[in-house]
Amino acid sequence: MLTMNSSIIHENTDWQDWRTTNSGTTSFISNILQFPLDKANNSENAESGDPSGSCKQSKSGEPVMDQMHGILSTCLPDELVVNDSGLKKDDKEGNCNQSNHQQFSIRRRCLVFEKSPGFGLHLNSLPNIPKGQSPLSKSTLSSMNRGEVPDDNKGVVTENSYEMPATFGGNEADHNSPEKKRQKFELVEESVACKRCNCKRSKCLKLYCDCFAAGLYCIEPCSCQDCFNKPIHENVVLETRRQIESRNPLAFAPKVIRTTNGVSDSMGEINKTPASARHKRGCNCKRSSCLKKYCECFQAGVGCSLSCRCEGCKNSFGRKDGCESESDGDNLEACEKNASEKSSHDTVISKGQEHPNLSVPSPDISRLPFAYTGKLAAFFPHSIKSSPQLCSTQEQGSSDTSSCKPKLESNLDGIPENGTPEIPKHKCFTLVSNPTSPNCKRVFSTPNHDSTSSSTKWRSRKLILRSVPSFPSFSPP
DNA sequence: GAGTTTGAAACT
DNA sequence: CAGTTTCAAACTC
Repeated sequence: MLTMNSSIIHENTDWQDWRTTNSGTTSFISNILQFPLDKANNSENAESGDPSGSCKQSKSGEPVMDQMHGILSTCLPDELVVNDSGLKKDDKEGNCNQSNHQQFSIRRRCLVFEKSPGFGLHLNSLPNIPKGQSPLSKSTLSSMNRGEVPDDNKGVVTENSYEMPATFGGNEADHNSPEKKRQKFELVEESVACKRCNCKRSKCLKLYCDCFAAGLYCIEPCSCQDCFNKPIHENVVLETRRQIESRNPLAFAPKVIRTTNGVSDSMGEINKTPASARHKRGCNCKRSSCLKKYCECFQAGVGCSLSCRCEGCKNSFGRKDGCESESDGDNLEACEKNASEKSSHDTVISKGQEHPNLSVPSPDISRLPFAYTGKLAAFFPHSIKSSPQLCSTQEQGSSDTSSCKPKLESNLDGIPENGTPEIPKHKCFTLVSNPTSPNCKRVFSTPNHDSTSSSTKWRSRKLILRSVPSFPSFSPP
């Protein structure tokens, strides 16, 4: 099953109602997700680079993507509108172009975990991007580098997901200069790092592997050896995952959860860390004093809690004894050092998304576990919306990311630890295809949304970035 | 870059 | 559940 840790949901979304009235939500989405992948798998080997496959049609003669459209339109809650005009256009025109093909390639690389609980990797299991790295994935950049983001989509791209980092700011002339663009892309590409592992013995099929644990396929930048965590070993990956989850259904669950300020966490402790987040299982540090990244709590930028079994806890984000932080130099320094890398924390933070501040780049969607990164990706737009691109252009241009933070934080507030999203009823949201967006090629849109003027509208509308728990209803008591 | 340390994951 | 081993990331030099 897939999980959504954070999602941009239009203010008109009746998620909670849907959840409660659709017991089969999990399987539903799984099926939805599975569908196009299966189709894609059957019709093509995306990695083989056969572009024709991506345009194969179903028995009904309807393009796969159109079937997705139909499924979504009919199955999704309330008046979910799937505006897929852009894609349809491509399909209808038979544009089995690279862009289209990429969609399938992307999907092809995604892990597919069709069962719950614990299935489905988390969009919050995002790459752990070192500080200063670009939010854009390599694949994204590569696509963009090939000039696949036409100017007429800049507005959408910029507003919703794919805006170039602030470091690329510049005047219009510079921005439009191909050479400048190329340099920028190259610069970013160098700094881009998706989650990558260096596994040698685990075949990237154990939780030791960050990629696997984060629900991502290993990709080229990984330095792993004998890697089985690749689409071509999909069955192995799935089976391994099942085994792991059979042992621990929450093995792939987010490890860090954010709780609302002032609300007691599961241990009855008032959260005091800035992020009000806690590691679900807690750490077991003995020697690091929870002051180094060996400590999962510290790494996630959260304080230790009573569920931690650490010894000599000095976690600068909050000690398990309840102290907020140490004022002594070492801890303060460690805190500042770490805080500089993770300025804030999302509602749900899992391994692989340990830097959930707004400097956190979007994940490489092509590696996300969802079978479908097209339309459905918009359902789980954490990767898009909780990314720094959530900020406006102006905000991004500023070195002060705090300007973005309130937008995110405010939208995260009020999400109980149990993760039940509070989404107004009788609302809907619209998916608008953005065929030229480099990643999932979808942007979230408001109803009657005009993509050509998305910039303004996106800014004006307060999207609700809700953090949806990984396992809202499947976690054992 | 190699070696060491560390703690989570896996195993018994 | 506890102890041990394996593993890879974090860290140090």
